[in-house]
Amino acid sequence: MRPIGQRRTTIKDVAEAAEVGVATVSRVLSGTGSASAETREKVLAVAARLDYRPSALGRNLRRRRTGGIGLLVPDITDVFYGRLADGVLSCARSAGEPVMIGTTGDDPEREAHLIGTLIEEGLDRVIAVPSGDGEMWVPALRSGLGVVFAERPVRGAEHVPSVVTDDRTGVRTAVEYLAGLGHRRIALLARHGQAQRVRAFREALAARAVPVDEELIVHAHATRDSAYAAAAGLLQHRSDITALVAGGNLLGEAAVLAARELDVRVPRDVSLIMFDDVPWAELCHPPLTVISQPAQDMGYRAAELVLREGRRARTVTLPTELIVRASCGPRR
Amino acid sequence: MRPIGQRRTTIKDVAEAAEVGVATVSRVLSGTGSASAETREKVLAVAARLDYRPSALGRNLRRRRTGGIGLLVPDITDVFYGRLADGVLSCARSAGEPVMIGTTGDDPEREAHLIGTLIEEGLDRVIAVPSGDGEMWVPALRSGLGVVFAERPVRGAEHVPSVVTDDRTGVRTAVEYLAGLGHRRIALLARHGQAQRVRAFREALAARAVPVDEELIVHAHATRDSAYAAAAGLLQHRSDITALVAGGNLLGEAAVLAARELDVRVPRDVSLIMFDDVPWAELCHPPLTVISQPAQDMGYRAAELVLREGRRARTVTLPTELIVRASCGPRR
DNA sequence: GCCGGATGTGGATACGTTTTCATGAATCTC
DNA sequence: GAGATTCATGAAAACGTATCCACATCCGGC
Repeated sequence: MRPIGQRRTTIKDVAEAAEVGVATVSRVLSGTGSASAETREKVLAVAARLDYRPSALGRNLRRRRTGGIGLLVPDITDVFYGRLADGVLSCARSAGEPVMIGTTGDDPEREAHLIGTLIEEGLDRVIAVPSGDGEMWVPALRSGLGVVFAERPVRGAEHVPSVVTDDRTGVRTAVEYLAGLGHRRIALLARHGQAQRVRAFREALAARAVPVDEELIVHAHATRDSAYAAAAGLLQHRSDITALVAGGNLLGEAAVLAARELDVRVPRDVSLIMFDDVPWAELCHPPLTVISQPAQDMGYRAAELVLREGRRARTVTLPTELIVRASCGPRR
Repeated sequence: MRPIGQRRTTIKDVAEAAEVGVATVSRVLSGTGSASAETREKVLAVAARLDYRPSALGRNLRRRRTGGIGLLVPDITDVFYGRLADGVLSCARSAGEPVMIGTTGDDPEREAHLIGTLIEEGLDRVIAVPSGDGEMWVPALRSGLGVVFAERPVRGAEHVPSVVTDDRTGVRTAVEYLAGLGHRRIALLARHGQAQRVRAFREALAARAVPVDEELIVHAHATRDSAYAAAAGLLQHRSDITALVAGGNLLGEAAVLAARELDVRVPRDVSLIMFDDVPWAELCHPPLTVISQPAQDMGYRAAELVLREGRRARTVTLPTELIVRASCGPRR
């Protein structure tokens, strides 16, 4: 496809033009090893004149690894993961590393397939939001792949560095806030895999001496349809609830939609708190009270972690923040 | 980092174990060339037994190109580009191609830098939402890079395949709809670079014999701050407008926010139409009437185009759709 | 029975880089 | 001043694959 004779200029061309060996050119350009000032200058001048750019292909093969980092998220359409990806890209850019991205759709099988592709490509550093129980990571981890988990911890992989939000505190803050307003029948809308938040939810209720009604803990898959079905089912079937915690912006969206559809008024009939401070939370009617999660930071920190490959495994827990708007009121 | 002795199994290992030459293994596995049924079977069996995965590194170097496609978008945080990326990823996945992503921040310089990185990595197929006037693409195009532009056409690069929305019709539909409601002082909030939409806006007004007030065409950069400043300035300074078209979801968000801040009621005081049918448009108060753009399709089609490298350059124009909700009313 | 073509096969080469190693020169040490 | 140490340098060897080419074999046709 490339015009004939338009061959890329290689290190060999530079070496010949500068009348030195290829090894010298490589050393000068990569900054490793020693070279006399005179030689260095000559090589740099020639390289600039020929507009030489070292080919990552050759380098990668030689080093037996591709530079750059792999990024696996469930759904790039979800603003939360969009921000997370943005954080990763931001850090990767300042480190000069390219990023290869893939979406898992929260499907462990698809995720396993993507891991295979990444390994095939020679990627050896990956940031992933693991789906399922994360068991498909075991062989990859054993083979020496540098992995950092984001958003969700993986049980039994505590030796793998992770960046997560402080779910426990976040959920407790939400529950305490609602309980403080007098609510006792509080429901939780959770995504499959948010076991941590469910556990924290139970604990927070128990701490307030509110009996846990298991029927008020509803699970959904990470799709709009599933989320809507769960929210609608809950609001329809249990009209006695007075408050609702949505474990993510997709679930919150579904809750708002379902409430509107069923003519359940927020916050008069039911108070609503959502995880994720997405832009539309403020535009919504009423503006949504949220538990904000630092998605972008999460991505940035994960990228930092995966790039410092020498360090010890460390789990970073980022704080959440309650942002009060207008979707919660006193118990009716 | 990889455990010692844990060397990857290479094509050579397979060849030895199957008692054939490496060339034969390569032929069998890549499906090219001829091989006897017996040999083929043996090779496949051995490859499976050894869990052999061909290294993309070696292949890429040999082929002098990296498989996979590069994707350059202004801001992955913007739902529109999130969807576009999702479309690209979807098509790329079914073609088995990895995707390397980068965000330009709408900065031509940053974009040029990213192009350089992509070329260095050996990528030879790129989908890009070009920023600025797209002049930094000239050398890349000349060097034989397979480029497809998405969302925005580049003037003077009509020979480059592109996938865009039918801006002209979209804008006209919006203006006609508003004019039909009796509005004559219609403002346009546009991002820098949306010259096409601005032109279409002027034409649509002219077609309705509405004089064009240049002051009602306001430009903003692709950031929340800039969008808000533009929207607030417009609403504050020109309280005589009765309708507003926002050229993107960021601008629409800013318009809603600014209107709320300035106590301008929608649609009573001013009618609002936004480009992009994002999920929150329905959750907003009032629900926003929008010109929907098929962002995901756009990404998918762009990926298709960039993968069929034999074809002629072709510009695909995708239709828009007016979705009427509740943010427009008759002229007050 | 000989020849032309098709078919299967493996050795060898090239892709562009980094890194090791040997060599020679220069500088230092006592 | 001789030996030891540092330094600059380039030739050569990988890295793992795809492909060119030569060779051998087989087959059908005359």
